Amino acid sequence: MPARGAGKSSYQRIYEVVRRIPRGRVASYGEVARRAGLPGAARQVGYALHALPEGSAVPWQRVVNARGEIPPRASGFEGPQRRLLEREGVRFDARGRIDLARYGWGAPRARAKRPRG
DNA sequence: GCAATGACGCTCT
DNA sequence: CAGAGCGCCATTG
Repeated sequence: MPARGAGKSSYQRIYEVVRRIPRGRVASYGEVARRAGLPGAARQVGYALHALPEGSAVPWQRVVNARGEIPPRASGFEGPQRRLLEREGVRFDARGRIDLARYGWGAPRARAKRPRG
């Protein structure tokens, strides 16, 4: 429940940010937390997503850890998540990692046509 | 209000 | 890049 009463709950803020993640790209928990106005609360991001139902319109699959991997703690959804990301065109490394420099939210690829070089 | 939990991040080695 | 340890903040009981 909202302990801040600033309007929506922190979770709601997190969901809003996650939904803003472009398709075919991924964002780290810290990235989402920061964008949600909770710098340092990366844990809550994962915790919030953990409370997400299946029918949720929040693309939680686009949220990964700062290393571009699916949290090893995620025993149970590391499967579906990877599958969903692959469906969006996200490529995984041989070790199950994602190149944040390529698919990361805010990656150079996201820039509108090469800024210059 | 206090103590415990948690889909993590950063620093040092 | 990989491994181990501490800190961070919000939710839950």
